Amino acid sequence: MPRAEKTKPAEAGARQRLIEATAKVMRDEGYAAATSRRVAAEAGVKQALVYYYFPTMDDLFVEVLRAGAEASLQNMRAALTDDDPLTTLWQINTDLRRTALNTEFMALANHRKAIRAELKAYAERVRDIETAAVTVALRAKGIDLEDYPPVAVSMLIVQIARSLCNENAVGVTLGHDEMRTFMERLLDLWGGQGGDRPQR
Amino acid sequence: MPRAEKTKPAEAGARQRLIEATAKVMRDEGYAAATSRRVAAEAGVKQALVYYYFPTMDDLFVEVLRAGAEASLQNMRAALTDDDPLTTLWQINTDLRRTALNTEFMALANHRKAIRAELKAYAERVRDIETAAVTVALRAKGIDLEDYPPVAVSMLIVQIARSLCNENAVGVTLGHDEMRTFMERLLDLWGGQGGDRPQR
DNA sequence: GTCTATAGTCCGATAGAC
DNA sequence: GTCTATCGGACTATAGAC
Repeated sequence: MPRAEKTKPAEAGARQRLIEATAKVMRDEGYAAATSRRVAAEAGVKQALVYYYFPTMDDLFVEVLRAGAEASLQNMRAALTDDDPLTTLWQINTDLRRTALNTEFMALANHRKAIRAELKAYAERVRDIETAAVTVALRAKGIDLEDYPPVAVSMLIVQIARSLCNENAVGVTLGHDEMRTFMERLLDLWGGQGGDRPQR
Repeated sequence: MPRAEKTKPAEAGARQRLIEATAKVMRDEGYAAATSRRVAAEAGVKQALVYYYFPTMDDLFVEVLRAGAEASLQNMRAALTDDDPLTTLWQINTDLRRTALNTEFMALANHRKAIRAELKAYAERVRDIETAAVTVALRAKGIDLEDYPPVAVSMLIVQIARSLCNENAVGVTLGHDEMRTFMERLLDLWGGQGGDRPQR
């Protein structure tokens, strides 16, 4: 088994480099551009080597998804113990690199069974962790969990953050300032450090 | 000029049939599947005819986007005069056919300049109309427009509705019931028929 | 306006040398 | 483990007959 798991992509194993190269191409040019030739060139290997490590291109895509999923889950678990999990949740989903890749996988999953199954499993695990973190935050703030179901609050935060990123990527920014300000107020109201004076 | 603008796709002109066929293929199989051969077959014509009507495939995509945009704008203008515009806004963006196509165009726009420009222009026109409708509704309800900027409220409604559809399409439904209930409450609070008792 | 035919490119995937 | 070489197919777009 090769040592040095934590090296830079340049000197990592070919398999790892292929996964990272595929993620990069998907982010920059869309999943349709992530062909075996294109990702091999990006990783500095020849096209046929892709099929030594991955039976089909879909298998490679699934591995890219898994790698990103594991990284995301690590981040989320850290957010759970944070002192302001709601803001952390917002910030994580404001990362363009992450959201761009997520969008590509949503599009891919719409039409590829194997990827759909993997994405579903991952999305639900992430949502469970997010919901747990939000539950703690709302409870600390004395907010009625019946009125504000943690799973709904966490979905709202995540999806609005992502949609701002997605729109930004295509140059749409109308209303974004107002939306960000509005969300900052909500994040503070629902999860700020203050005690239990939730509604004003 | 040919008569009978309002006929069914089957007997409409080839150009119109190609536009509708392309929309269908994009919805069902993703933009990557919308090749000249595929859409021509769907429209019942030969592949080369696509290039008689559209210089490139991107030009065809832009026409599909325009057609959908005009239809959407019509719907939105109707929502403006509705007695519950917020719920109407929610319902329009809960239509799977519309949101699926929208998602494909967002993905396309991420990597195709011509489509990005067209999508941006359309998205901002739609948002203006939505914001106008929401402004009227919030004002009628006596809600402070400083605390609840109409553009933010309309973005929130639209984006959450769409994200439920998008997740549904890939089989993710965890938390959806809670989210829908939560949004129903918000829609009623912000735009229900009741007078001006906004916060409880 | 619609067709056939084709040029030229790129694709996924496999066979087999080293 | 990485390579060269190649098959068969699909793609965009064009040329030109009818």
